[in-house]
Amino acid sequence: MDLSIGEVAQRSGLSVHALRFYEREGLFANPVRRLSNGRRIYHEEDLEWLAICTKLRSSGMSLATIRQYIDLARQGPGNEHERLELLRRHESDVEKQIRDLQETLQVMRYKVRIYEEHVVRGEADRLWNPSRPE
Amino acid sequence: MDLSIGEVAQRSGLSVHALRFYEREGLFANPVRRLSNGRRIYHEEDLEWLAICTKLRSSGMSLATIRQYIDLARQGPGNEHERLELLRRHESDVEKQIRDLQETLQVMRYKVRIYEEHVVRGEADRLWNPSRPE
DNA sequence: TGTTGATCTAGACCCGACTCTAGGTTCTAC
DNA sequence: GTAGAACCTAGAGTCGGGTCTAGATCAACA
Repeated sequence: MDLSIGEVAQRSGLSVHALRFYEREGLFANPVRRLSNGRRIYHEEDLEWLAICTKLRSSGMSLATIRQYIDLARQGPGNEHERLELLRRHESDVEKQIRDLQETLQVMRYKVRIYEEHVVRGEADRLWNPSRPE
Repeated sequence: MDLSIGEVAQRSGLSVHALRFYEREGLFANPVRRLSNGRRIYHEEDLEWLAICTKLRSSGMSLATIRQYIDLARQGPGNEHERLELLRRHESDVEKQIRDLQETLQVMRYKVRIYEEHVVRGEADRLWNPSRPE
């Protein structure tokens, strides 16, 4: 039932270094407990939380903001509004990222199409060269 | 017709520091020319390129990869395939980012909905608290 | 019993992408 | 002719997010 740091590293995809670092930074919901010999023990919930954490990180939430969230959750009931607000802010943040990426994608596809046409016509030199913009 | 570094900074949204840094890093398609007094002069094309550059950056392309692209373009005709490949790689990279973000969004919306239901029912303490996962 | 491997701590180091500083020159306006 | 803004170079500093090292302890197996 108990998991060692090595097992958690394997299953979460984070390095053992990163797990210790996250702990120092206060990113664990439950303070990580120790065996009598000083070794850390983790549980399934920690893995679940790390999975969410990783999603938040990879969607651009900073460790500082994750810590804010954790701090709110640790304080217990009474700040649900703040927690929701924080999540909603990130939600709209992610929506904006998606819109921006989609726009970039449009531009890139357009450029690539032009490139391809040039290549086909053997006008290779004029391929999207920043000094000779289309 | 000529633009000073300050004007380019204003219009590109990059700092003058960043512009000099980009130049050192070889990120300009055309080597930046100088006035006799040593001051840099830029042109509209540079702004166009910087706009694209900024899009590439903000969609996660590293400066190193942008430099690769520039290097290919500088070498002139003969490497169109490589240029296209580089662009296509980034294209699929961006597509993956979008998919990942969309997935994160799904998860977040689900969590937020659960939160909201709990708040409505006054069961505040159980709001997405990592130690009591839903 | 002794070596290998996992863990521990504290703290140094790294990387990308800037950002800023110091010290100097040049341009513009009054 | 002088103040102040804009520019120059070289190089140091910053920040986020880890990563790595040294030196010690501990566990497991042959």
